Amino acid sequence: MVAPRKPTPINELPIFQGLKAEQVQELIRGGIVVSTKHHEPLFRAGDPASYFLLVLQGAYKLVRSDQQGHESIMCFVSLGDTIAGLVMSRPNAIYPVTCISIGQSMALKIPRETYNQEWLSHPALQQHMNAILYQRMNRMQDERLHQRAPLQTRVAFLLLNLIEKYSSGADRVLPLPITRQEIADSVGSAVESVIRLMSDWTSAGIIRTEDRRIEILQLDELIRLTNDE
Amino acid sequence: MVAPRKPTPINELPIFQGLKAEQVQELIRGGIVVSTKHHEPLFRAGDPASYFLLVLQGAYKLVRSDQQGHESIMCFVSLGDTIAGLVMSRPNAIYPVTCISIGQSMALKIPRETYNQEWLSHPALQQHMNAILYQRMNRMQDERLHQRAPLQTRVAFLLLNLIEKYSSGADRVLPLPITRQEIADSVGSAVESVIRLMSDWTSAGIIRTEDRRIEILQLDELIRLTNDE
DNA sequence: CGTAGCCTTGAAGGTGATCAATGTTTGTGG
DNA sequence: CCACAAACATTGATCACCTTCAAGGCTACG
Repeated sequence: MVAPRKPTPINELPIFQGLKAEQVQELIRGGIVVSTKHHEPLFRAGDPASYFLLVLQGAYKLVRSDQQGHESIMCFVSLGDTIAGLVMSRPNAIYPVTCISIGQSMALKIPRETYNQEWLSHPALQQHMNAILYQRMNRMQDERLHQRAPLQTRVAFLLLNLIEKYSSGADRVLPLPITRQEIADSVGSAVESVIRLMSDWTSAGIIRTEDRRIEILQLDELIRLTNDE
Repeated sequence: MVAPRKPTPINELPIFQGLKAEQVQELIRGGIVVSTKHHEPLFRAGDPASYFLLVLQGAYKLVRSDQQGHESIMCFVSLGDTIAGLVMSRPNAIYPVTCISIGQSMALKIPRETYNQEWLSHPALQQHMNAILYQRMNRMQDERLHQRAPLQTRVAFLLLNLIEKYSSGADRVLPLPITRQEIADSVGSAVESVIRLMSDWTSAGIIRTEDRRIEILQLDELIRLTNDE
């Protein structure tokens, strides 16, 4: 396993840009830092939503599963992302999804009361949260738009999205280790189909995978697949 | 065509429950009531998002289309629903979807500035908007969960959702006239498939359709299809 | 009365699901 | 340190569901 990097200081997260240390202290009042192992759930769908969360290190996946046990991945979250903002202000808040750690990760649990009292009344934060929501909604709609497209289009789109979200420089390695199963769960297909597709891509020299790190070799080719007929 | 009913007075919309007439006046300052004919767009994806909208009568569909001209219906909205709340607070706001009238409809266009100044600072409204967002996000996730399910499951789920959303009493007629094409665009399939499915359901006595009004005869049967293997 | 929108039906064909079996790597406990 | 279990990757064969294409009918409306 890769040695975990040092956690980013909380004050330096983009969401707290331009705030003073004392203000940040107020915003995370009562907060607890938790560390989770690979596959460990941070919370489960149905649990009382007592905490708003901020990812400090690593990544998580937000999933739902149906009666047959198939998992659908709704969203990946990573450094600086927020979780469960929408559900906080609801009476009898219940998490609608299960949140599972990908690799060794860390998150800051902020009590619901702190969030409701401090965050909602803060215009800049409110706007920031709004922007995050807008982007997530947008992404879900984009994926919905591709629902009828062939599998390759959907997978290409997913990979491009994951890269773009954390494109620090021209980095062409996916920012988080991801299994074929998780890709399948994300685009709504079977593992075997994803494996066959990615094997083809590998032999065509479009991607390269090492363990669970996926590297894009021919970005333009993936983009072409996205716009495909 | 059915004769349009009288529009509900704006003050009586659920979203304004408990507010005084003067307060409501403030909230809709600069608002314009517009009437749209069947198929007429209220705004298009890409237009500058200058207005927040409130549906006063009839219904609209929010759609996106891909390169090949396939339309995906993201959401149906009806009496009392709000449109474009999330995009208002963004700099250079652009509508991400196209909004098309279903039948003769009416909406109240509220200037972006009014929304940003009045609505966001009002705790009760903020909470109400939050709830709407949460529900929509939830619904999108539910549909995502059913993505792998057979067509019949997805259509059954859609119909049940549409009924439930406006279940005034035990009404089993869909609250809005909807074509097979629109059902297909909603669940991400081809018209022909939807038609074949619904023909089967009709001969099985599960549903009945007259023009574009769909009536559910055997609700339990639809529910069973939703939970289907 | 012709066009446009909607519904219907049939035939053909493909994409991807499913099932089954096997290999590989990782992690864990004796 | 080895053995075993668990998670992940792979490959092949089969086939159902749904898409696509083509053609035609129905109704509403200008």
